[in-house]
Amino acid sequence: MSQPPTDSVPDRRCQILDAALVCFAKRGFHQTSMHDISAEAGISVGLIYRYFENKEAVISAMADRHKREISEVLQRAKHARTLLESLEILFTAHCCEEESPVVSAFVVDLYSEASRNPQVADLVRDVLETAMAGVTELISKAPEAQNTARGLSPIELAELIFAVARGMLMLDVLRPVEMTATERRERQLQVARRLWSCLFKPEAELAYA
Amino acid sequence: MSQPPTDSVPDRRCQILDAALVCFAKRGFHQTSMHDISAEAGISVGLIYRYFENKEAVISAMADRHKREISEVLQRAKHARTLLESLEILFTAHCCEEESPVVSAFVVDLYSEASRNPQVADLVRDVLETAMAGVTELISKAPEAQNTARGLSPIELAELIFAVARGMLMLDVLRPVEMTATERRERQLQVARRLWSCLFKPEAELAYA
DNA sequence: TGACAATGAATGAACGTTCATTCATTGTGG
DNA sequence: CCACAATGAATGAACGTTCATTCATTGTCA
Repeated sequence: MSQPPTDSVPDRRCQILDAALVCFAKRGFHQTSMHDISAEAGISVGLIYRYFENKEAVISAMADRHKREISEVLQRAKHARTLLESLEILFTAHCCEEESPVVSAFVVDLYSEASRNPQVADLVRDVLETAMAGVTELISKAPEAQNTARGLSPIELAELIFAVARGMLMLDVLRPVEMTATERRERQLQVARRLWSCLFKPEAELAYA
Repeated sequence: MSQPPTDSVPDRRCQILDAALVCFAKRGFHQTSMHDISAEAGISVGLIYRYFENKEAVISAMADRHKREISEVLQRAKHARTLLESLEILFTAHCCEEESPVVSAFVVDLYSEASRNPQVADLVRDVLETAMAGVTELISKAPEAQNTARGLSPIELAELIFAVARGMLMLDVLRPVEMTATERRERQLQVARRLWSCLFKPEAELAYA
């Protein structure tokens, strides 16, 4: 091949996936037609089939991309200076980067798909286990968690944290459309902080909180 | 048909909704055809249209039914003798009554549908607000929560509890099929108890937990 | 350099299938 | 016999996928 070589093919794939994310979030996997995606991407239907075997493959690729994005979030959380800051990053990952309700709706759909597509389920499980392991380690090493963890082990704490994060993400899809990304972010932060204070705040401070 | 005749109309509706729940949980709203539902119910396609205007109406009726089921769960939770028991009821509602992963998958799908169908979103919001109000009141009146609430208000505690419950429900759809309803129930209970001990256990006991 | 051959990205009409919905027909209890 | 429950073949729209075709770009040889 003799194009501006290295990024032309990946660009097309990426362009298609970008369009697919918008469509999937707006209409869901199975209500999105290949025509919807091609229109959103500004290309023809046929071209999608040059880069993806079929619609399933587009969904799988989206799930893969989600995996990569989650591990980036995890990296950022690992490099935060405090445990609270890590939690804040984990809880707001989905309402700052892109336009607002897109990501949440996509992730809820992904779980919904996972419940009946074993391949997607494996992938989501894998993402979750990696992220859980990362956060468990984060907690093990955090000085804040040493003497204030309410008698729970790091892994138990991580499980609670992820449950709350998933639950808040689910709530996010119910938010009225008027709510801005910033307002949403603020709500997520509130809950993250409350959870932090429940799990990690020194007991001495609890009475005045 | 050979049933008691007087309630034949409600029976048919109910029969159709029962079948729809099974299909929706197995395949999702939009991958379930009207033929799937009619086959599961053991009736003809056309008959569904005698009792429901269209497929959307079936989905709406399912959401309505979900609303009623949630308020029953809430009633049971209200009549529990301890706050911990209430939490246990709220957390295991979906893995005891019917065969296991059916309800969880349906609820995740319901949220997914809510993200793009304002009518469903309103209904789910309404369910959630009612339930939140109920649990908030529950906490306000519970003696356990009087001096041990980690500085959080009843409504803030309720929000955390519901986030965890939703998050665990989401996790439930990832469980491998081999896992039995009892095992699932046990996992949910563990988390409910951990959350309870974080939020409500007297601080004096925390060190030894 | 210029003429021509080869490439393969891109198109979109067409195909076979599936689906929600309709309705003419049949069965049934009173 | 009538009113109504129930059927399922028929309909047409929408879908995922295919493929013959176009055409800008690149490679080649005189």
